[in-house]
Amino acid sequence: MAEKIKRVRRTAEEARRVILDAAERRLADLGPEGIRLQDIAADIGISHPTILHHFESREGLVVALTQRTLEQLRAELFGAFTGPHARDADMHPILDRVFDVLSRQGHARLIGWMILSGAIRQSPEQGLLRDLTDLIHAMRVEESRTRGLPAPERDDTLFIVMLGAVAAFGDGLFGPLVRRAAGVTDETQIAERFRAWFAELLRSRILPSAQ
Amino acid sequence: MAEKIKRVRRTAEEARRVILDAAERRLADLGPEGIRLQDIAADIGISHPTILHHFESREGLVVALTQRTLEQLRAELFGAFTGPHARDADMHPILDRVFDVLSRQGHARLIGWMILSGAIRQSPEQGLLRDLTDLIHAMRVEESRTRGLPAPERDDTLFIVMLGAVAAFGDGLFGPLVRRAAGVTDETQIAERFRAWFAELLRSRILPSAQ
DNA sequence: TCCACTATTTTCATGATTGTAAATAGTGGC
DNA sequence: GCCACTATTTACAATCATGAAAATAGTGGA
Repeated sequence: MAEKIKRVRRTAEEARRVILDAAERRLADLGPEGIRLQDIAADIGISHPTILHHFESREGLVVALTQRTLEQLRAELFGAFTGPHARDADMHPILDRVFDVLSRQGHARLIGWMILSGAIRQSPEQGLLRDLTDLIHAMRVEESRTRGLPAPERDDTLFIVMLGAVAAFGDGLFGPLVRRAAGVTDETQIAERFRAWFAELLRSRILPSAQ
Repeated sequence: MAEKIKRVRRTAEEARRVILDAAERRLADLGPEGIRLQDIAADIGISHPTILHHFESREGLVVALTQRTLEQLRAELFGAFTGPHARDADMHPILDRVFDVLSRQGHARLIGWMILSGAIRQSPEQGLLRDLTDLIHAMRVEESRTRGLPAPERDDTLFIVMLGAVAAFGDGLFGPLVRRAAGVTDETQIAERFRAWFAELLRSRILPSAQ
């Protein structure tokens, strides 16, 4: 009667990956209360002490998940800004990719949860936006020089980057609510057109002259 | 030895208010895990069954808190957009008030938590941003007519409002993280200057002509 | 093939949290 | 001043999540 239970044995690394994937999925789908050891374990067909074995404690799991998420986000953003369209004046492809990571892939929700629950304490990705600001600012300075215009202030570039960041994160988490409050019926279409509009806005701020 | 414990008796309404205040404070400060009946009760010096008496269940408390928060936010925003500066071309005072409500008063964090935990399901404040969009769009149409320019598209106005909303919410929740990632040292000063810069950006989009 | 290692499971302990029931004590109306 | 009402408390039940301990079973190397 009692079935012979075949246990799946993974490498420690693989097991950690599978567990983190499940935790991430639950967190993105169910929200803050979604991370329960037993539920996560059930999702992937293991017993919950296995999770404790790999992460010491629930807290350890959360820390690991936070670190991995931030690292992935960093890599994604870095990829977006150093990819084939990196130096295009047209920012649509880049911004589309950023928005995609943050909203469709749910990273904005994950980071939001981490901020709210205090999982993010010290500045983890210090420098990413700083480097991006420097990159864009260099483009602007060069542009203004070739056109004989006064150079833009660095803070102006900084603000553009900050706006892009808070708007992208904000859209990922609050976007659906905002669009409902605005009485938008065709959610996805408006969301897409908003991205394009916003990309054009940023472009016009960064390089007013370029077409 | 045993002190005579004097129990404070409030009206039901007052008790609900005090409890919701405490819950709100804990949620804003401690994040998702901050809402525990015993802790909330301890904060205001009552026993936790009193909370259950007034809200039926923990779930009921969360629902009540969600509704009250949304209502407050609606009132605040409505006040900001119908106050003394309502029809100024300069949006600094209005936007300052909006940002203040969302970040300093922690409403962005509250709403963020409610979105993540699924407490917000159906569109609660349907119409607020819709009305705001109509209001601003009317201004723009009038403006363009007096100057003999082509009328702006409504979607353009909608996007401006959406940008203001996601950026304001995003700043309230993700702002500190973004500024750290951008290597900003003087956090509060940059945050304030960003607001002013953003207000000016919105203004120039809404009424390009006005000084 | 045997063995050491460790990923995994089963079983159990503990503590925390929500919720219930009954007793108690302010308060307002008569 | 008495009484009904209900806000509040005390004591307790039930559930549930984290975590510990020990047993079990793959796996890779000698």
